[in-house]
Amino acid sequence: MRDYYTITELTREFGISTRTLRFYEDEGLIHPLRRGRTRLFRPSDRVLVRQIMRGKRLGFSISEIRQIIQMYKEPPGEVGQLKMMLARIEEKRGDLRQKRRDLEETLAELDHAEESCLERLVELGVTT
Amino acid sequence: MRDYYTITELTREFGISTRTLRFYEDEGLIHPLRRGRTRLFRPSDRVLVRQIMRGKRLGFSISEIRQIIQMYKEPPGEVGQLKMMLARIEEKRGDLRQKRRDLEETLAELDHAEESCLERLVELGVTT
DNA sequence: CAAATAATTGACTTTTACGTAAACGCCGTG
DNA sequence: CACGGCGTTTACGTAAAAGTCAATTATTTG
Repeated sequence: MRDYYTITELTREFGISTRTLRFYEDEGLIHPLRRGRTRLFRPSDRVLVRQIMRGKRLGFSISEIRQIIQMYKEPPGEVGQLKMMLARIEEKRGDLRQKRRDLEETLAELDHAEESCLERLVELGVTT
Repeated sequence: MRDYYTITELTREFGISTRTLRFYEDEGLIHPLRRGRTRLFRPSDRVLVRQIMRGKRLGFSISEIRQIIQMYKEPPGEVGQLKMMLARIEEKRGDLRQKRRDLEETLAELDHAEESCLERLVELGVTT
């Protein structure tokens, strides 16, 4: 496990630009270390970027991703806070379950569309 | 099954604005009938809107949703077109499978975060 | 029939998530 | 040492996906 990654290493790994990574830092999603002015990304930062990319692929906004990331952090020390966090976790889980339903339905419809295409090919006498 | 829905009925049902529905029409995602200038949404339009909302929740862009919607339509008559459509279906399926992996991982992490919170509550002596 | 209600179009604005460009710092190499 | 390559900041620009507002036109209803 590497100590630090440079910004360009991460841009290559995740297929994003330096601008994007700096933007995520501005948004408070990541907090890489500094040596002088240059950023040093720790493995933990890299994990965060991975989580950000996952969130993006799922269509979450930056602020939603921020919320989700905060849930992975050390749980807070106060009871009220903890209960709030549990509620928000449950909420996000609801979002994800909805997405899963959407996903399964869309997949099913794609299957159906594919079948129609295959049937049509058979009608046309194409040997698949 | 109703013959037609008004635009406001659909806005209420899907929690979107009239502007949004007109926008989708401008984008060529739906094609409601007209009586004079007022739009008449058929059940099939309603189904389309439902598919659009699903796509949106999954983070697909309008043009991706347009592509997906086109796959549900009557398959084209020409062999080349059919094969292209099959390829695009397979591609979208790939996207969806990636989303599903992302989703399961995020759900797992939320489970983990929840457990941490619950443990912390127990430490604090809170009877859940 | 007048007033309220609902719908339309068109123009302009906003928000999100970056892209792009300018101008500069630091560092190793030929 | 100057040059290329990588990195930085600051500032402005932009595309997508609507939201907002104004002016206008039906439609319904008391």
